[in-house]
Amino acid sequence: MADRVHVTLRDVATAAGVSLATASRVLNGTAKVREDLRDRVEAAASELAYTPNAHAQALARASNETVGVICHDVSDPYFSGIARGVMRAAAQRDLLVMLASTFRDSAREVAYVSMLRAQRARAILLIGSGFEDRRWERAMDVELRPYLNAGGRVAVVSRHRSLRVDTVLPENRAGAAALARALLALGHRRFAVLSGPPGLSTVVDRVGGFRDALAAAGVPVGQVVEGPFSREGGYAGASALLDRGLDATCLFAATDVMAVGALAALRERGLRVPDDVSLAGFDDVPVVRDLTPPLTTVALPLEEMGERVIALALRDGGRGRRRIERIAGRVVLRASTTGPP
Amino acid sequence: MADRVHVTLRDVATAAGVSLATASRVLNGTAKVREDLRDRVEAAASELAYTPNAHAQALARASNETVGVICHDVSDPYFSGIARGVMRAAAQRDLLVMLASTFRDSAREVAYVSMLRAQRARAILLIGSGFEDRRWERAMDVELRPYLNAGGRVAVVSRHRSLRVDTVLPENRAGAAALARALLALGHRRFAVLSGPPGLSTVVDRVGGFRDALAAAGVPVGQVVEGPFSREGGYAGASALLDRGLDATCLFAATDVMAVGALAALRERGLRVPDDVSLAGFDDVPVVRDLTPPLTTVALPLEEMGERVIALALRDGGRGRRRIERIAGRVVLRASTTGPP
DNA sequence: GCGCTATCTGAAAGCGCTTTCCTGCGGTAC
DNA sequence: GTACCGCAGGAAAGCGCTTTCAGATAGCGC
Repeated sequence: MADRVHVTLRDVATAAGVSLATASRVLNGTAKVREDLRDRVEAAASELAYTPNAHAQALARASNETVGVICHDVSDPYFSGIARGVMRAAAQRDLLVMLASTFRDSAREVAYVSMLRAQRARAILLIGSGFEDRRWERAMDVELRPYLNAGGRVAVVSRHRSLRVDTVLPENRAGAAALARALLALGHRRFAVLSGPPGLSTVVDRVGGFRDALAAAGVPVGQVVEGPFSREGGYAGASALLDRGLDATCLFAATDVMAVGALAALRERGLRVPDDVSLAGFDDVPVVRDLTPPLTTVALPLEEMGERVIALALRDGGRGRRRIERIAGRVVLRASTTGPP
Repeated sequence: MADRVHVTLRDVATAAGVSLATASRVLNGTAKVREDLRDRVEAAASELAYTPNAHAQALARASNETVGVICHDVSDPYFSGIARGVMRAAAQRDLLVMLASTFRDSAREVAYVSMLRAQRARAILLIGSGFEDRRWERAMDVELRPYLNAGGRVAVVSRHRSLRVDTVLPENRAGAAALARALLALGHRRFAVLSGPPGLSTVVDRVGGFRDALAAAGVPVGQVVEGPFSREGGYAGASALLDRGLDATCLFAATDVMAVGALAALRERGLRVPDDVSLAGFDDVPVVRDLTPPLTTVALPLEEMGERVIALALRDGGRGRRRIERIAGRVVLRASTTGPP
């Protein structure tokens, strides 16, 4: 076996005693080929362990079988849940997924889009919030526009503003409002909110929806602290609240991951959940039902969202107006919430 | 702007009034080019929003800047922790990561290796246990051997047997033994074990190490149940144990994820951890410190393992003997374990 | 047996790039 | 002024494949 060198279609054709064209036709099934030739080609291919060079194919066919996915952090359960759905759907379509983590660095996100563009990925999917950065927005536009013009597909999930592309969007506002109403129904009247990075549409909608529902009931939203969408963010936010004196019977965290951090902070300070204070999150990432107490939250079908976003990107008609698919959230009351003390 | 068509290097060269070769040289910095020409090329490239076709480059250069990663499930925190490390390291090297999930289907794993081979990925990284399947092993060998012969790099992490390639390997045996000794020191003498799928090296080593350490202290390992490496597996295993009457003061689950399921089952049956029974896991995935009680476990540096495996694959000298990098685990005693009741 | 058509096969062009080879230029030494 | 050298830039080959186009072969009706 030749070392350091790949078997090419030419090798297969030679071994089978046919032309390159015939070998290609056999292996792709693109045209009828006499049976004995076909057999010889197939035998030679498997004998030589031939694998077509995907780059050569992509070049010749001017298309390829990959999609790119960009998220902030694969090990955040919100993203990995969605990514799982994307991968499942991609597998069904025989697409290869290139997954990149930005680690919340906007420059890196732009760089990845550029790389995926270079790869001529069939579609580029962006998972999770964008950046509040004018420069980023321009840079992104510079990358995305030519890609779209060249027939590339772009879709985003759980990201709303700034990029005018097809979108899968959780109904954050309605979900948060429904959660607020459920919490009001439990009797709470004094709330505190652990909000995410200001300006992100997810934050604006969740906190806004929560606030609106309270307002509709004549209840003012109380203390609000902002912090990153992470366990540490939730921990720090809850700690800050506690430091300045928590004046609420119920705490709403904008994401489950933040709620996990908040729970830890609460517990460290000796507050019992839900006896002293109720706690609710948003997303229903898998871990929250294993917390003690299990977390009340707004459940989002993460995997389905992933499947939807890739389907949306690949579906025809992309050059028309922007399509938005809305995903409803479902309030799940668990033991982390109860009536006020 | 031309629609449906990509800007090529030829377009840039024409716009700049230079030859293809010169444009290539400027954009790659591979040779000295007169300053005014260089400026013109750069201006034209950015004017046209040119992005090189990675496939054409890969073809012409006979190499490319991607690595493939195959794991069982991105949304399992063990894998996503490792994947995070891989991505961080890949980003530093300007490599694009193609990540595939097998969903524990061995045929799909083989298919992915084939696709990554077709992509001429610089390296293929396999995360997590292999399959106990003779057919799979042969199929894998058929794919991997030509890839290696052609200069491809393959490395695995947390997988030991059957594939004789470079490996990053947690010291499962030693870690489990150390954990067992710590548990013995707490006073436990009756243990039950939640084991994983039989035959997997990870299982063999963890359960074996645990058992050996007990044996060294003259303590027999008690009940053992097997199940898949998942929350459901842990839940079912613990339930089975409870059904047949749990005869142990301490339960050891082969992975943290299983321990999470076990904890839920235990609690559902009214058993308190650690008062009625102590519980320990393995891996130290992020969530376990947020459980109540926080889980005693053997901590593995997941992200570092990811960084190590990609470094190992890309490091030269791969054609020599198989290299194995061992990763030590560290026993972390948390509140889920205490002395026997 | 001849001419025509319907199939199948092979030659060759071309996808977009890199890289080798070669030409032409300016500069230096004599 | 001539011969030589070094260097920058262009022409062209080639990476491995797909696909068009044309040629060859077989099959059919007369």
